Amino acid sequence: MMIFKPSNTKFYHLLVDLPETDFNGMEELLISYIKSKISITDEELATILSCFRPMKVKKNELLLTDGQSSQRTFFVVKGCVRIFFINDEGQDSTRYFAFENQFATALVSFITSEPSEEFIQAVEDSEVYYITHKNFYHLLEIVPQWEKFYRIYLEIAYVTNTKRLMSFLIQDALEKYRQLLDENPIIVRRLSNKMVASYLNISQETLSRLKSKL
Amino acid sequence: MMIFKPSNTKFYHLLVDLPETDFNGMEELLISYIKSKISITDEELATILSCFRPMKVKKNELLLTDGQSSQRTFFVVKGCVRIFFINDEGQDSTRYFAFENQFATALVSFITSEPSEEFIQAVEDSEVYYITHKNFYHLLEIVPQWEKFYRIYLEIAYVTNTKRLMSFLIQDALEKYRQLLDENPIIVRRLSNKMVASYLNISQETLSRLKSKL
DNA sequence: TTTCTTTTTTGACTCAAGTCAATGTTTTAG
DNA sequence: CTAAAACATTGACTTGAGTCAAAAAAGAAA
Repeated sequence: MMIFKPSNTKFYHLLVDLPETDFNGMEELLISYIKSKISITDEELATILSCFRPMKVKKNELLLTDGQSSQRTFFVVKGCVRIFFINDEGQDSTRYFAFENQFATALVSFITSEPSEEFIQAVEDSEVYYITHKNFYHLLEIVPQWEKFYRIYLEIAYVTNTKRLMSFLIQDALEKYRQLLDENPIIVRRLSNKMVASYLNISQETLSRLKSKL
Repeated sequence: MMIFKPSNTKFYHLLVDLPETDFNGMEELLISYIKSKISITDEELATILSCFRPMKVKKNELLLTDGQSSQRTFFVVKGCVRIFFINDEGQDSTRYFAFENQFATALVSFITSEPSEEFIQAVEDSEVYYITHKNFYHLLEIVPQWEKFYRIYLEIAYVTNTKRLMSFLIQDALEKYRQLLDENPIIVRRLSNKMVASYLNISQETLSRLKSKL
């Protein structure tokens, strides 16, 4: 078994060199997220953390544009990012919003290494951690529990997406909106109508009419 | 490396007791499928195979009905099974067809252990192998490579479903049909109009009209 | 504050695809 | 082989949600 003594240089470095960046507690959020999914030793945790880098993004900034292959997975510490794609007529559909304490990846491209049809964009000024595709897959090889972490991540992503698929197949606009209010009200409370419409895959006008009906 | 000679008793048993059941080559198909995804030792393979059981199903027979929790994963050796669900008006939407050499699972329920909203049904007289949920998760613990096998399975399932989700969001009926002809013509060639319509989530009448246009 | 931009709302009109219904056609079971 | 059931096609009509357009409201910038 490999012996790995983590140096915490990186984190102190951050605190010293980037004092204006309030990343205090950032690692803690990521650490507790990881620990909630798998049990790992301190050295494994250190190996994992050493692969993540902090990053700040302004509202509307793109973290991934289409055509690029998805090379990073993001963990949102503050703010919100969305994963979306654009159809032939130029309208966008949002597949997923990641708020604080959630991961966001253009998973299809991340998995297949093909150019992404999806974009990732900050919906608010945000603070995220990212890990590169290369490091992510490297971790799969050197940290056995990371395979399990990724498996659990995939399970959650699969369930989320499949439920979403089913919702689109059997619900009309009003039903989708009601379910969103019921299951994910933060999206309605915190984001613009435009974002909500994009998430429900209906026009803004239709959403506006739905709201006046309730 | 340990030498492990798996007993073929189970399989010979089948051949002797169920001579009318032509399961020849069944194991081979499953074995080569597994080997195409992961590299494993003979003893690990034997452990895995010992968890699978063969089974025959007649056309239209249900392998899983809704409300049950999904307790089995199926591997199709011959025939075809579909995974579908039913909306409030009683219409069904097919999420996936598994033909020969493919796995079929009501994955959401399999993952969450909640009652399934999905049904699994034989579309043709079929021969399948199945593994129970319990054995499947047991394998995750005792065969390290099985974790990888499952991860790869999840990756493929995720990509398939997400592409399908995107297709429903941006394509109209004609585009969906054309893409199906292009990417999955076996579904059109081999299955009834009704099944195809259910897969595209359009009415049979609409499908019929589309066909006369091409 | 005031201006400028972006978002939201509302109305009038359109259209893709659904429903209902009638008629053929194929499959299945006895 | 025949009857019954299931499936496929076609026509007439309906409808949920989109588009276009214009006005009102809300945010952002200066």
